[in-house]
Amino acid sequence: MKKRTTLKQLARELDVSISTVSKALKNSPEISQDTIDRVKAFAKLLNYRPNNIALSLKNKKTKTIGIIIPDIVHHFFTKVIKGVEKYANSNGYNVIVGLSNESFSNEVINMEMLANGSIDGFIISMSRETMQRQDYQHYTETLNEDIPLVMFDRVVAEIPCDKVIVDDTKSAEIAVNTLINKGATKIAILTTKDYVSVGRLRTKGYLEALKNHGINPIRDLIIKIDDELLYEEDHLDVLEKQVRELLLNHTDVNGIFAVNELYAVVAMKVAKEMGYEIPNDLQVIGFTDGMLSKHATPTLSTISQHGESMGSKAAELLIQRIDERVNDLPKEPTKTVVISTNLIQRGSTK
Amino acid sequence: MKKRTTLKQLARELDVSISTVSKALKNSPEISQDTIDRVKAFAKLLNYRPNNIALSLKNKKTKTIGIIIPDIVHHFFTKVIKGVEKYANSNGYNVIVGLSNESFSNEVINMEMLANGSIDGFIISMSRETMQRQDYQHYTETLNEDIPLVMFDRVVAEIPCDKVIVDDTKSAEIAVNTLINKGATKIAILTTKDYVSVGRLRTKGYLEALKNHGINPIRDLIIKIDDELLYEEDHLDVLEKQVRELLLNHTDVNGIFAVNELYAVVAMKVAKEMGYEIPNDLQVIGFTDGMLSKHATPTLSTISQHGESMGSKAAELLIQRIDERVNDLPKEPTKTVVISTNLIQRGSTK
DNA sequence: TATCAACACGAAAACGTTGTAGTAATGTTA
DNA sequence: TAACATTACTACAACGTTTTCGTGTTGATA
Repeated sequence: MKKRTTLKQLARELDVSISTVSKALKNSPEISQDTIDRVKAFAKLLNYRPNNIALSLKNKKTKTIGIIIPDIVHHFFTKVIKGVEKYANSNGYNVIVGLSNESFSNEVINMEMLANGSIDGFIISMSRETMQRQDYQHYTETLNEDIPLVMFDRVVAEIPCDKVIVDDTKSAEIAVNTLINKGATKIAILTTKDYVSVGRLRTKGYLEALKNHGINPIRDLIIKIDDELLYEEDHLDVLEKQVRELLLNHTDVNGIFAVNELYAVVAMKVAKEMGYEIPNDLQVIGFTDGMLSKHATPTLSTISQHGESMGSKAAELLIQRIDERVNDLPKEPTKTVVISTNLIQRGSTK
Repeated sequence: MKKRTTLKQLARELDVSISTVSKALKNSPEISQDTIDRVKAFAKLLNYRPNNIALSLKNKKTKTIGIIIPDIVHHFFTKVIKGVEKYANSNGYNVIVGLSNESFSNEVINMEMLANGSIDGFIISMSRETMQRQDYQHYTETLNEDIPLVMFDRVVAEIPCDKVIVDDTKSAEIAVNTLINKGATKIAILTTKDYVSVGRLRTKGYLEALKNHGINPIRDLIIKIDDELLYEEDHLDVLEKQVRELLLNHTDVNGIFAVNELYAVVAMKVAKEMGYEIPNDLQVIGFTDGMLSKHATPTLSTISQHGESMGSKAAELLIQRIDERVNDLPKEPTKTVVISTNLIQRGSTK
């Protein structure tokens, strides 16, 4: 194996000590200009570059942050990564990505793989299975080991760390309010099982909007989809069937709020097949502003979560914590940053 | 800063040497069972885990691979990452992601950030700007430093490394053949400027299919889109306008082949607005099987690139090279693996 | 009882850096 | 000219491991 140029090699060939080489490369005043020039020239010649690993070991920091997400084939998470990367890179950090694939054990394994010194801190959105099991031991252990941790989107109160979220409840309420204001009188919601925090919160917003308008919620109109296989083919059939049944049993539904864009798009598809005209007969609002929303027919009105901002913010919070830690600053209380959403109105609403 | 448990601490508290602790944890036969048990128990108590950075330094390998892609908000790349991650993880490797954002300098910076010992090898898809400038110095430098490199999708012949691609030309030819067999007689192509290798190759396939069927290509029907701002809002307006003009000037176009799914979906949208019925008046085939293809109306027939397979394969090749390098095995000649595509027929073709 | 394994452990080097604490060889001052 | 600064370097420890090469005790053998 070809070996990279090291200080030792430079030192040997230049017939000076390692320290001299190190200092010369850093323009130390201890070293004569002559030597500095010689060393630098030779270093350039041999294409010397300091070994990051050695530095990490010495400095006890890796300048790397780990982000662990449930699924990368997902526009929202992808946006978040982009935001994290951008902020991290411009602060000299690298980003290492772990995929939990919505599985508890994968999440644990990934965290363990990285928590052995490979990274200075974590940014995490919890896997579905973890939410279901409510087993947060690996999180608390990480925190106990004093490794900073920032959660985003799918968070739980039990874990005492910085968090970046959107106001799911409020956003959902705004979406449903909009539907009502635009004339929808009977509004269904396509949501997830309650253990998915964001689904639960958005459902809450839906219910609040109804209540504020004196509309009684109808159990049949609240469809909680088991999203085990979200974004998998076979899962969609189930979803389609449920929407079809809904529209069959309640032909006067004229508004649908979906907690993600895929549900919304599928709902529109089924409705169109059944002869509904969107937005005239039926108005639809989704959540998450991704590719699908922009290019569906009709284009989908949706709540934009600003994933990239969430990512940057999470990175910012994390790097602050890392600094706090390495500089032994007093620990600030954990904070939860709420990124504001906004409703993007497109073709699926009047 | 709270310090992690180290061998030294364990040694001190157990009143044995560091070596003994190290060996005990590895069940060395040199150490008595008694001591092994004591050490292990205490290590577990203090939650000891070996410091990966120290290991990396010692072993001269990081068990980390870097993947650099032009854009993460892109279904295809996302699939590739997933494939890389899967293969890498199950072989004990971590994945660190760099985003070039289609920019040359970002690509260079990212590679330099990682090529200082942080990673054992690269998996890369070239940024658009790099293809345009044809400046491959950072690649050759990386190879000169003996850092293994595998390219995928957007590759160039000038760089002597392993590659993973699909047969763009052949796949495009198959797509266009299918269009012709299904009755399309006047087929347009929505492609990119020639410097994007995949665009150029797919255009070549289009032309070959036409030639094989005795159809003369018409310059007007070959639309090369400057994809500077692909997936950005303002870019799409330009695209829409171009498609509109095409269909206006050539009302008898009855087939469109697009080199990515977004172009295809936009084309369908414009066509529908102009009163075309898909697939009866106009058949469309895209490239890349992403979210859009599955959920467009009508659903889009498309060439599936199997991004995940490409990712796994790339990771496999890279890890082979890494092994070759660290074990000083003889260097095998570089190879180019062609992942087979297949045409997924959906609603946009008859 | 001197010799030699076997056993159980420790010392030290190495991976590539950085920074502190020396240390020679000059030049300057009283 | 003895005491002291300054200059320009070098030695060494440290970061946390692993591993090779000792080494001091045992107990068994001749």
